Amino acid sequence: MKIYNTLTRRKEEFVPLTPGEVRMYVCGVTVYDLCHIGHARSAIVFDVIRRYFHYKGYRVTFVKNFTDVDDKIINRAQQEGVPALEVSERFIREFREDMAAIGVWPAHVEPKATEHISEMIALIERLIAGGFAYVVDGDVYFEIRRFPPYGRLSGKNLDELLAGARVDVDERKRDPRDFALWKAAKPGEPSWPSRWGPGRPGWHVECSAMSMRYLGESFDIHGGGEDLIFPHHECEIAQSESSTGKPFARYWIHNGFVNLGAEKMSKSLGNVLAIREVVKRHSADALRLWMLGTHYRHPIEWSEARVRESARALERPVRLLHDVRAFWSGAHAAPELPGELRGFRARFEAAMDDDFNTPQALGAIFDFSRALYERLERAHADAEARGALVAGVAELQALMQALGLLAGAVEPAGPPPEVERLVVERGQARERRDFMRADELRAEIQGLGWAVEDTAAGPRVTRRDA
RNA sequence: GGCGGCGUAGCCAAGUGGCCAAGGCGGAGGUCUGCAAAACCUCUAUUCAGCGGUUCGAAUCCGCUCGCCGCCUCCA
Repeated sequence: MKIYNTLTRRKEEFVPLTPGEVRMYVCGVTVYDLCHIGHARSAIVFDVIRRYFHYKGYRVTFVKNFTDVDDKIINRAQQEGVPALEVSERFIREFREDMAAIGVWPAHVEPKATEHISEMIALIERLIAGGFAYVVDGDVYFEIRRFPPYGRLSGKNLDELLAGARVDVDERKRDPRDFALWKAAKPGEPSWPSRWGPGRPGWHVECSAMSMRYLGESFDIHGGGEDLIFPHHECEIAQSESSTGKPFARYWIHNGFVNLGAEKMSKSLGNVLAIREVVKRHSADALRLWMLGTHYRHPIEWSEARVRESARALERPVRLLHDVRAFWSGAHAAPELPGELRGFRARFEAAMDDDFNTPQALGAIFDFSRALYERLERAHADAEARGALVAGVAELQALMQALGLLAGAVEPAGPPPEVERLVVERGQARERRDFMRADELRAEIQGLGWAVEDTAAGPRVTRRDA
C-alpha cells in the first residue's frame, strides 16, 4: 500500500510499526458550533481510510479527539450565559448525531481535552525540564529554536516565517514564533491548577498529549484537514518529539477542502453549509459517493446538482442488489467467481492501495455492476449463471461497504398500504389488458410519491425522489 | 512577498513517459415492453489551458505565458 505522506511530499509504501496493526489519530473538531460539510469531508475521508485498513485485515486503533476548551467555546458560553462545559457537551452530542447521519463510524477512542489535563501538564513539565519551554507570567511557551526540524512538515522556512510577521508580537516571548503550551487563566475562564499557576492548555498540546496517551509515543498515522498542517501539526511534532526524543507520527495524511463558490468553506468567511441541512436533502450514500468521486487530497466544490447525480449513479448497483435478492434470495452462491468476474476486486484494491484512489476504485465498482447486470438476463434460465451472479453481488456489496457505501439498510422501506392497494389493482387491470385503467392507476401512484415499474418478477415499487 | 496545488469531453472526475485518454451524470440511436421505467448494446475528447523545448515517443518531464485556488492568523 502506498500513502502520500505530507512529511516527505511523496507516496511511500505503508509499513506499520507493528505488523498487522494500524494506529491512527485524526484531529477532531472544536465543539462550539454545528459541523459543516468541510468537517463531513474530513470525517468521511478518514472513515474510508479506516474502513479500508479494516477491510485489508489490519487491526485498527482509531482515535479522534474533541477540543472542548478553547476561546471560541468560552466566547459562546459567555454570550449564552452558560458554563463552557454545557456548550461543549451540547455540540459533542450534535457532532455524534451528524456523524451517524452520514454513516461515519465512531472512533475507538474519542478523548476530550478537558479529561486529559494531567497528561498535558506532565508533557509541559517534561518540555520545561528538557529546556524546550519557558514560563512567563503563568504562561508557558515552546521555544521554537530548540527544535531545529520545525517547519519541515509544512515546508516553511523559519526566517521567512519571521519576515512574514503575521505572528503577533508579544514582547514577553523569546521569539515571536514561539507558541503557547499553557495559557494563564483570565477571570471568568475555565482553568486548572498547575505549578505555573491556574490556566488552560494551548490547542496544540492537547493533541500531542491525547494521541500519545492512547497510541504511544510513536504511532502510524496522523491526519486532519490540510489547514492543520501549519501551525497545528507542525507544533505537535515539535512538542512531542522534543519531549520523547522519538519520532512522533510516521505518516501524515491531509484532506483537501470543500469549497463553496470556488472558495474554501470556513466559519471565518461565513460561507458554511451545515451537515444538518445537507442530510435533509440527500442520502448519506449520495453524499459519500459524491465526495469519493474526487481524490481526497484535491479540493471539491459543493454542488447540490453533483450530489443528486451521485444519488442517480448509485441506483444501478443498488437495484442490482435488490433484484438479485428479490429473484434468488435462497439461491446458492457459486463456490468461486468465474474468471471474468474476478478482476474487479483486484482493480478496486489496486486503486485503493495507491493512496486511496477512490475515484478509480469507484470506476471498478461501476464496471463490476455493469458486468453483473449483463448476467442478470441469463440467470433466469441458467442455474450456473445464477450462482455466479449471487456470488458476484455479494462481492460487489463487500467492495462498496469497504468504502462505507450501502452501510444503511439495503432493503428500502416498502410503500404504504394505500399505495400497495393501487399497485395490486393496477396489476389486475393489466391482466384484463385494461391499459387505460392501468395507466391511470400508475399516475395516481406517482401522485402519492411512488413509482411502479414492471419487471419479470412483478411490479417494483420505489419511492420517487422529487 | 514566501511556499504549495490546480487547469482533461456539455458537466463532474481518474490517469503523471508508450496497447483504443477510466468511471459517473447528461445526450443520441437501438433491443426489450401494452405503454412506460429499468436493464442491456452502440455512439458521444485525433485530444488533455496556451506557446516553446527534451525524447524514437508526453496529457504525463523542462521553461515561459494566461487563469483559478490554498497555506503563511483561529480553521476539517
